[in-house]
Amino acid sequence: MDALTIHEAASTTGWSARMLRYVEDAGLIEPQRSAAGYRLYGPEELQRLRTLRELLDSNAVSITEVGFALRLRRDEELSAALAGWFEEEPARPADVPPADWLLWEQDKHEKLLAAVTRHATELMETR
Amino acid sequence: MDALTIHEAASTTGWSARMLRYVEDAGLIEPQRSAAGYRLYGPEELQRLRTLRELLDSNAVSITEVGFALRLRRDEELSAALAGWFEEEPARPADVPPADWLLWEQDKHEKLLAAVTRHATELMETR
DNA sequence: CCAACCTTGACACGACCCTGGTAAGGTTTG
DNA sequence: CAAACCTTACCAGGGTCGTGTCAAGGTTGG
Repeated sequence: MDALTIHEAASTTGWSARMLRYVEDAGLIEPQRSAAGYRLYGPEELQRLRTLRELLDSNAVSITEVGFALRLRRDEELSAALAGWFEEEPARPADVPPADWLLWEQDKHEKLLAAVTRHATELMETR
Repeated sequence: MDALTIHEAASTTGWSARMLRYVEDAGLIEPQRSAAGYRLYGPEELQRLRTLRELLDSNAVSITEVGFALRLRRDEELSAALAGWFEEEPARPADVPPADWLLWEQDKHEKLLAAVTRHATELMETR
């Protein structure tokens, strides 16, 4: 048997058993289970636990934040919605008079749409 | 003066003045300031406040999480570290393979394109 | 000049996050 | 079978989030 139980995995990686369960709850590292339901950490998981610790420490990021990043990778709709919102940042030129703001907005959206269409077409053609 | 002060902006967007300051603290919407330091919300910021509310409501995401997503977009190093960890690379601190970086960039750009496309489509549909 | 704004800073408070601990019960192994 | 594990489920206590409110002071417009 080359897989460790939770306390063994904890002591060789510097985590606590409690935190290993927490990390699993966050969806970050989900070890195999034995027939009786015991968590079994293989070399792969141990390595991942160590690199996770390194990731957290050296990037000032939390377990929940890594969990959110994971959600972002899996939920394409969510990341698209976020990217869309961020891209809305218009950087409107200062010389557009207030009366024309709405007009300018519409123009911007039409240009964006045209650009996207063109870009998407190019992307399809290159495949 | 064609820009609204914080309470005016709050009442026309449904936020509270307190939350407008909170949103600003999160780095999400930073209005211009008058000479005396008063926040000035133009039509652009008002629109962004409305779409932010929509984003939060329809995607079950929090202000802090949007703030983290913003950090992700601005801190390429952090995004790369996270992507590397998710892809189960060795992710040695000194060892950042250029090939994978490129792959990650490509993936990012495709996601961005998809996001913008979706956003533009929504804009068309709401007219 | 005064009322009605605005600013930052702080306290409050319920809800949730992070982490440790404990209890009740199943599993493994000497 | 008994010691030493494991499981889930819960409580606890300090920290952060989201939000309101208040205080002390600057700005603005009639």
